[in-house]
This record gives sequence, structure tokens and C-alpha cells, in this order.
Amino acid sequence: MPRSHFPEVRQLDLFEGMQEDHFLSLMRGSYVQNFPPQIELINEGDPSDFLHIVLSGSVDLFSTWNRRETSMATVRPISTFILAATIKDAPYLMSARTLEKSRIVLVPSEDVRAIFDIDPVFARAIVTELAQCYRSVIKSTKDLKLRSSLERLANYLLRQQIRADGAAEFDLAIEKRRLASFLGMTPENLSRAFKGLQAYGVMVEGVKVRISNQQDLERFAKPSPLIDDYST
Amino acid sequence: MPRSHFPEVRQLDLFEGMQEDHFLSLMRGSYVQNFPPQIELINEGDPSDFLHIVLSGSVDLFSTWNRRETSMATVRPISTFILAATIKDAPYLMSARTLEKSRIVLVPSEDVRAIFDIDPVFARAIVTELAQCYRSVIKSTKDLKLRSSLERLANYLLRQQIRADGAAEFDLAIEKRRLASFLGMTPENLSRAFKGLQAYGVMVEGVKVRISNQQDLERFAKPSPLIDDYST
DNA sequence: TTTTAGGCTTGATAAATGTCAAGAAAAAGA
DNA sequence: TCTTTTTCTTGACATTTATCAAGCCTAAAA
Repeated sequence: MPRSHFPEVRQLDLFEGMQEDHFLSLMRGSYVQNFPPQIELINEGDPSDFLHIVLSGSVDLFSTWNRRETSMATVRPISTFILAATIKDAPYLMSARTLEKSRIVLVPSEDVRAIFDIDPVFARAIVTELAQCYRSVIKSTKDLKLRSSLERLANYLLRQQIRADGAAEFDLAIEKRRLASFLGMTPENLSRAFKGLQAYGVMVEGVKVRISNQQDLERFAKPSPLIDDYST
Repeated sequence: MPRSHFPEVRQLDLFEGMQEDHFLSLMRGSYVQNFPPQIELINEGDPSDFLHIVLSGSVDLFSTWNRRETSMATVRPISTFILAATIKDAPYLMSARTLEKSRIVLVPSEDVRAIFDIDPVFARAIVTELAQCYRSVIKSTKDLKLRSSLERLANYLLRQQIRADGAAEFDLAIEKRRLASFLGMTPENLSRAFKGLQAYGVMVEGVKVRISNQQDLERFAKPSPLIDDYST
């Protein structure tokens, strides 16, 4: 892998603080690849040969069963995915495809496991990252089981708003059809849900979302840090 | 904590192989408590002061939001719960209550974190356990998003059957109302779902389940290792 | 044993969500 | 720029799931 990418990878929580020669040894075995949009990087069930890091672009993690498909998460720079499969040396549970032109680092899984065993700082970082991922999925399960689709959408919008530094107007970060899938509903249903939120002061036009009545929306959505705060 | 419990705790994957004095140091700070049924051990949102280990009995992990409640998992001996909160030193995301008379070990979270930093074998075990938990939740999310309630029930029964060594007849391990909540449906709906599975050779009487036509049920349920095999 | 409480089941009905089909809008490609 | 393709939206309708109310069954308590 070209040294020019080292700094941006190094600054990831996962690699920060680890011993320099361990980091270099990881990078030596890795390589960077550019992928066009809509390329399937991973097929669920495959052996987990690499830890993946998104440097630019974005990647959709999704799963299929019985000819149905659901979007599980979107990975944006700079972060890793399928850490758990790498650690357990078990098959991937999700498939991954690029959403746009993306630059991806592939780190051989056995190298990750080897360095884990000899670098306590790296080990600590991996555990923290895994715990974080685990908690995120738990939150998402609570979201799915405890809320209706309208409530899920309302809270999703409030979360996106926070990512947009609280602005009353912001753009949707993903296609509506994939948002629908992510929220566990059909695109048709999402369309209707957006209309349903008009009653709470939400206006949508294309990718533009405007929250004109913050209080109303929050009173309806009832966001909770134990579901919606992905940072803890 | 009384030494008599050491061996059963020691044999947990989490503690096996770690240095003896580290294990002893963990146990010295821990204590065992007996709880009657229906005691709330943990309230979601509380700070995660202890890693919990179930020695006997069983514990329900559940979550609430907006006066709704959902069962997330049942913990049975001998295993730990809320490892992720302990590691991240973050608030519990789920509440826990005893389902029956239960004996629980409480290990102070800071001790766990301290030993993690100095015992690589223990660190490895924690990571493996966390990765396992993460993957289980991912599977459960796929189950929820990709399957109808009838399909979830069918696959749940097939998983329980495997736990019963493949016997055609076995007992449900949990109350139906909690099974319903776990599967993300109402008790009424679960009753109807059991009836719906009669068409595929499932007979239910009280807690007794009989699968009289294995093939039929499997053809309907379409179990997949990437959703239903909790061991990988 | 009888009583009582809680869980389970059933039917009727309502609400939520999905499906299908068609047209509108937007994006991608020529 | 003009096509072509895909996504988005809308309406009509079907299916799934929830809610409410009542009765039944089981098991614990008196």
C-alpha cells in the first residue's frame, strides 16, 4: 500500500496509539483499491479474509434471505467494517457493495489477529470499536422493535439533523429507496411516512428536508439517548 | 465471593486460560447474590458498574420506550451479560430482570477493564465474546427485517429443536408471552402463528411442541446458518 | 379444596404495512 | 441536448399485525 495513505488510516481510532512498527507491518500487507459504484465487495457467507477500511466514497452493508434484501448500514469514510468477522475468523454475515466510486483498504485478517495478540493498545482499540458496534446494533434493534415506521423515520430525521449540526434544513445522505430498506419499510411506505410527518412540521422536496417545527417533531418522535445517540 | 463458585466461573470461555492470579484478583472483588424471581437487576440508562454472570436461574434482558417494552434476550447459566457496557464504561442499553430464583455473580467493571489491560489471554477472550455477541445481534436483526412473524416463529422452533438435540418433541424454554415479545409480536399473534404452523406439521400443547413433519417445516422456514446458527 | 390471578386463546375489528400498477420526476447515458 | 432508465410518488387494494373484549385454562394462594 502506498505510504501516502498511511496518515489518514493512522488517525483512525482503531490504529491511533499502537506501536509504529506494528502499524507499518499491518500496512505492508495491505493494499488499496479503487472501485466503481455498485460493485459487490463482499458476499455474505464468504470467509472473512480482509478487514476493510473505507477511505473515500461509501459502502452499503446489506443482507439477503429468500429473495428479500435489507440494508443494514452505510459505511462512510473513514471507518472500518466487518471487524467482528475478522476477529472471529468466521464468515461475513452481511454483503457489501460500493454506492459510489470508492477507495478501500484491505487489511489481511490474519495480520489483524496477529498484531492484536502482541499490541495491547491495538487490542484495546479493537475491543472499544467492537463494543461500539455491538451497542449500535442493539440500539437499532430497539428502534425496530419498539417503534412504528413513522416513529423510526421521525427519529432518523432528528439524528440526521444533529449530524448536520442542528440545522433546520439539510439533505438526506442516502437514496430514499435505501433509506426505506434501512428503516425496515417499503419505498412506497416511506413516501407516505414523509407525508405523515407533514403534520409535525416536516417538509421534504427531493433530498432537501426542512424541520419547521422542531418541538412538534420531537414531541412526536420522543428521541432517547439509549436508542438514538450513536456516540455512546 | 466464596471460593466454591470459582471452578464454575473459571470454566467460562471468558476466564479460561487467563493467568490464575488475575482471575483470583477479579474474583476477590466480586460477590455472589441470590435473587428471587421478577427482580429488576439493571435499569437501562444506569451506569455499568458490574459485569454480571448468571450461575443459576435465568435472566431476561429487555428494553422499554414510550411505555412499550420488548424482550431482547434470555440469559441462561453459565454466561455473562452486558459485557459491552462494562468495556465502554457506558450506560446499560438494556434492563435485566430475573425470571426465576437466580444466583448472579457481580464483577466490578473497573476490575474487568484493569485486568483486560494486563492479561492478553483475557483480552483475547473478551474480544471473542464481544464479536460473538455482535454477530448474534446482527443475526437477530436480519431475522426481524427479512422474515414475517410466522417465519420467525418457524425458525425459532427449528433452533430450539436443535438445542434439544434434534428431538421431534421438546418443551418451550420460555413463557409464550415473552417468546412473543422476543419474536417481535403480540401474544395474540403468537397464538395464531402456532395455529398457522399446524399446516406445516407443528403441534403445540401447553409448553410441548411436536414437529411431525420436519421436511415441511424446514421447507417453509428456510433456515440459514447466516441467521440461525448462533454458534458461529 | 376452592378461590383467585395471570397467562393463553379466540373472535371481531382496526390499524399498519405491503403489493401492484401507473404516471411523474429525476438522474444517467447517448 | 434528447433519450432512456431508474427512482419516486400516488391510488387502489391485499395482507399482516395489533387491539379490544371475552372466555378458558392453569397454577398458585387461601
